[in-house]
Amino acid sequence: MESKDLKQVGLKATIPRLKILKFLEESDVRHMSAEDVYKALLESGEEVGLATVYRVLTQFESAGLVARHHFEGDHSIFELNDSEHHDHILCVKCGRVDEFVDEVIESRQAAIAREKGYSMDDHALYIFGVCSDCQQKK
Amino acid sequence: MESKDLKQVGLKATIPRLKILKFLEESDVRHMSAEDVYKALLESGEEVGLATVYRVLTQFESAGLVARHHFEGDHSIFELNDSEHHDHILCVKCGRVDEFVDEVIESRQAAIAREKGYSMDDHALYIFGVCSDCQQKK
DNA sequence: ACCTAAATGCGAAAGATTCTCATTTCTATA
DNA sequence: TATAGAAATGAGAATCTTTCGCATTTAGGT
Repeated sequence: MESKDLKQVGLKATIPRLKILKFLEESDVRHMSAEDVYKALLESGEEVGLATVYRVLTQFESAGLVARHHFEGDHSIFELNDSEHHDHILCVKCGRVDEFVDEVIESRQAAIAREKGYSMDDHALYIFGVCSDCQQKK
Repeated sequence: MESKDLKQVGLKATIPRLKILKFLEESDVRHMSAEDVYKALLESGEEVGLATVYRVLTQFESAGLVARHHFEGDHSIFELNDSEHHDHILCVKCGRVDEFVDEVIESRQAAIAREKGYSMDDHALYIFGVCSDCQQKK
């Protein structure tokens, strides 16, 4: 699985962009805020301005390299777009995030959009609950 | 359809809370930001501080009187909880919001939570698209 | 190597929301 | 029904996330 080529998606291959992309690809945490990315880069000695992190993540989103989520509150969460589409189930206690795909839900969504006269662009489905670990800690 | 009783949900019946609840019940717009509520009250001569609007809406959410949504961006959207659960389909052009309920999706969600070992608290499903009106204006 | 457009970094600014705290208002109770 | 005490409000300051402006630097084609 080699790195995506920035030029292929219409972005100049600048140092900050390469650092951010590399970090997203190598991180084992899949879901991160812009601040998370900024801090993680800082800690690994790779300085990139916070404004640049925001700009680059937004550009990556437009280019289809990352997906932006609005899980709960105020801020955006980014995820590398390296697999097929999926939805999320989140633990409200520990913040754990799991992914899933359900063809039944996918096709029902398309049907609903059709019924309502909408052309469907996208969708967001988040299930909130308590994961098995946190249920036990109860 | 008489007003919900604030005391029944453990909230003192203060003037600002009554004004906000009444406004939510009588408005024909169902989905509003805190700022929207604040401004609408101002315009109808009912002054309530913005901080109070935020506080009260949050309390109403905790009490189950309103639902909070994170449709797209940064800010919360509130909706009076006067009907049964439903999900939303939004027009990305004009901001129109329609509601729907789909039993198939509901039960698949519950099944997925079960499969993943989660106890399900809640879920959010937003379909984004272009409504029929906006498709024509194209 | 050089030129130009594009990208970066920094701090300022903006938008949404929360906090602080002095003042006011409920409500239970005397 | 007056009143004390707890809770709520209002106004502005503060916070948090994100964007903007602009001077400086860099990528990449010639």
